[in-house]
Amino acid sequence: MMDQNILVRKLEGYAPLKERSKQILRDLSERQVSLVDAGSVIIEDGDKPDDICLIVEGWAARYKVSHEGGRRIMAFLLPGDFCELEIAVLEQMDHAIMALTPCKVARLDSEAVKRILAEDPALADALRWMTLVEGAILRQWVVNGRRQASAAFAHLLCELYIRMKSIGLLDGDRLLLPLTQEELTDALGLSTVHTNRTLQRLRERGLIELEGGILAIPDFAALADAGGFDDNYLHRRSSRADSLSRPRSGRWSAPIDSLSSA
Amino acid sequence: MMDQNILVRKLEGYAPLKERSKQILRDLSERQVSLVDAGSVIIEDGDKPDDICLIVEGWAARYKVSHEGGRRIMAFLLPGDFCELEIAVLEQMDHAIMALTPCKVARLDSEAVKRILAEDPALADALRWMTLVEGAILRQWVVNGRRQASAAFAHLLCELYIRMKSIGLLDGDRLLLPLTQEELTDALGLSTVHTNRTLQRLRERGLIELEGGILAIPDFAALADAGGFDDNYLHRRSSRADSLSRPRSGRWSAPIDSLSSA
DNA sequence: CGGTCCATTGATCTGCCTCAATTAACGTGG
DNA sequence: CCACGTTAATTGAGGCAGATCAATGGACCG
Repeated sequence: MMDQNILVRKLEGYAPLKERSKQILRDLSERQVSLVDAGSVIIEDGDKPDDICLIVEGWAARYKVSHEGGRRIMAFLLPGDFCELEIAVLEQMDHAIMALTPCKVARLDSEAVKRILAEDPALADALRWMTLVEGAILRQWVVNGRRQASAAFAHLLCELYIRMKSIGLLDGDRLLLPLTQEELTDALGLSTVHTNRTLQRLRERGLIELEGGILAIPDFAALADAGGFDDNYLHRRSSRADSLSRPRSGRWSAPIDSLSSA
Repeated sequence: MMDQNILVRKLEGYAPLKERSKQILRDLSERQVSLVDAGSVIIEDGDKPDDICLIVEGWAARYKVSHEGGRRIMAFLLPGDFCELEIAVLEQMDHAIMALTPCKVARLDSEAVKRILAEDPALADALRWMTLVEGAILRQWVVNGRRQASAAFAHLLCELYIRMKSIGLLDGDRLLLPLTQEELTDALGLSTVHTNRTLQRLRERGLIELEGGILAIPDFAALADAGGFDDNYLHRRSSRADSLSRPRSGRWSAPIDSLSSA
């Protein structure tokens, strides 16, 4: 059921695609793939990249170095996410993107993408959907910014769980969470100390298990409740069909070590 | 130099438009205009509006009612801003929009807009630019969320100042800021008490004057410095040309009471 | 004149930060 | 095989920014 190609998988979270559209996506995203080291900057702040970067494998983050000097993460990029789909319109990036793990990155020709958007309206809609969902996630982060640390943390984990789920990177109730507490700290806007303590409290409450980069969520409904999480803002096709309150167990396509090779 | 039509004015912040494009925008945005009371909800959370709302006059806000019950404002909409340009792609709104002042709202036919986007690439780019800038503002709000109250406050005022400036609604160093402290509170994620105290400190420091809904910024550079504000994320055409550190005095088209009739 | 909305102030409390160590895991070179 | 450096997680203690609770004052209005 799940396609091999990550971009196809991601976009089918919006609507089923015609075989022809899928083929276009495969052609587009499977050439020009490069490997990027963990910690290296994929796009610098102020740059104007020529082509469009797609994360094929691994985790990356949008961030800014704030006035006070700290790094502030504004978004996590998972496989299937674009770095800057529409950067062509702007003169320069207003933030940077860094690989948090080793990443496979595909560079798409921006002219080719433009052509496709004009020729395949269904695909154009699907890509627009991706952009809109990104905006929705951002709005949710704004809301999250001023919540209790534990709620914000729980919410973030719920978001990542659902996003990983919709690209088929869940293994039962577990997923690879290759983030250090410092990276979580920069995303949550806390101090490392408090991130650590909050994490421990979530653990003690039995809401999560996190060890060796593997996050398990034994009771998603409970975590969602703790984080005030409602997945409607992710605008998934299956939002209504799925009963989020009772996540099905069992394997979800890719096994947990699907990333470990990256 | 500044066009009468607010949408034209707004979009020319990206690039000059052909007369033909301007005419299209005028035709599109000057019919179907309605008046909305302050405090009334323009679009409900969960709705799927049929046509596209454009704020022609007045202030509005995107907000969510968070899990804890508080209203969280995620964006201020100024004249020339759309409520939901691309909502057609999604099934429903994931947040609501409320008029903060009496507003003039134009409803654009979404089919007509779609047609225009296909036919006038320059216009399509300009509209895409608007959407991208909105995303950039959102990212900046995420960054701002975890700053000292005074810095976040100063930054917000800088943002509003520049945005008002680029649609020609500045009067020298003054602008209409028709927000109650409670609304600022919901945008900054503080308590009303602390918003008030922070505001007072900004006043004492001589960074702003705010009275009767009129905000004056005697020394923009100083306020920008206090807020760690850099306008590059607003991606204005004139970003480089303007010397932000020394805002020119004198009238900027619309007089200060241009809104008072709304 | 009372009601409502908004700004303001005082006092107390707390979630989170900061500073400062300690421990564990891992790799690397001698 | 061990000493050492590095990076990440963890713990303790004290301090502060901002929350909360509770009033008060002013402006506007019917």
